[in-house]
Amino acid sequence: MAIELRPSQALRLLHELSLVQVRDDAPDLSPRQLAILLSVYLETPPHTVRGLASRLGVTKPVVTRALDTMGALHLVSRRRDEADRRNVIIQRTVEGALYLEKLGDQVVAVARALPR
Amino acid sequence: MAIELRPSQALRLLHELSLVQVRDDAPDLSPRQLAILLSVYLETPPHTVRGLASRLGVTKPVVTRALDTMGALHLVSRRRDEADRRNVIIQRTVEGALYLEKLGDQVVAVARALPR
DNA sequence: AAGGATCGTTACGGCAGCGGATTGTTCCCG
DNA sequence: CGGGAACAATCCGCTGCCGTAACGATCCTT
Repeated sequence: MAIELRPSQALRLLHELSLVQVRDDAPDLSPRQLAILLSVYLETPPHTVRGLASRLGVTKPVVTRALDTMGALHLVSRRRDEADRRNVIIQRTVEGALYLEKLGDQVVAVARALPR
Repeated sequence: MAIELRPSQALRLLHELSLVQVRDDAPDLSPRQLAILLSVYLETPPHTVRGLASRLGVTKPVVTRALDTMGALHLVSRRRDEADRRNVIIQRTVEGALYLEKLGDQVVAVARALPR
C-alpha cells in the first residue's frame, strides 16, 4: 500500500526536515547536488556524467562541478571507464552511503514524530 | 498514528522529490530559504528577522538576504511593526501560499506513488 | 588512416550567497 | 533626558555555483 500523507503533513515534514538540515552543520548540499547523489545511490549503475545530466535535465558542467564538490567531500568517486575511455563512471563510497543512511533515518524520525 | 516510513522509502521519497524540484524551473530555493519560508507559513506569527535567525541558528544577515530574495519573488513581504518600529514583521503572501500548496501536493503525489 | 561524433572537463564572466563588522533607528531605563 | 541596548539593514571581501562556449581525448566509421 502507498504512503498516505496529507498536504499539511507533507509541509510539516519538509519544515522539520529543513530545520534539522540547516542546523546540522553537515555541509548542506544544493538541491541539484542532492538529486545527483540520490540518483547515484538509488538507481542502477553504471552512472556517467552524460546520463546524470540528461536524467536531471541539467547541463554536463553542472554535473561535473557537483561531482567535484561531492568528490572533495568523499561522497562519491570517479573512475575512467576502461571499456570506453571517454566515459567516466561515478562510484559510490562508504562515506556517501553513511551520509544517505543518516539522512534516511532523519526523515523517518521526523515522519514518526508528525502529528496525525 | 504517526507516519510509518522505512529508510529506503524515505530516500526514494527525497529522490523523486528532488528530481521534480530540479526539473521544475520554479526558482529552486536554497535549503535555508526554504526553511525560512516554511517557518513563516507554518509557525504562529508574528515573525521577525531576529526570531527567525535564532530559530534556524543562522545570523541575521542571512535572514535579511533570504527575505530580499523571496520578497523579490513575492513569496513573502515585510512590514514595519508600528508598535515597536525597530521590528520588521514578515508577512505571508498569496503567491507564497500557492507556492507551498503546490509543494505540499507534490510531496503527497510522490509519497503515494512510492512502492510499499 | 582520417573525418566527424561523442564524452568529460575547463575557461570565462556574472550572479548570489556567506560570515563578520558596522551603521542608522528606535526603544528602554536609570 | 541622555546613554546604552536592541533591531534590521548594509558594506566588505570571499567563495561557490551558474550557463555558454570552447577544448582535448577517445571512439567509430568508412
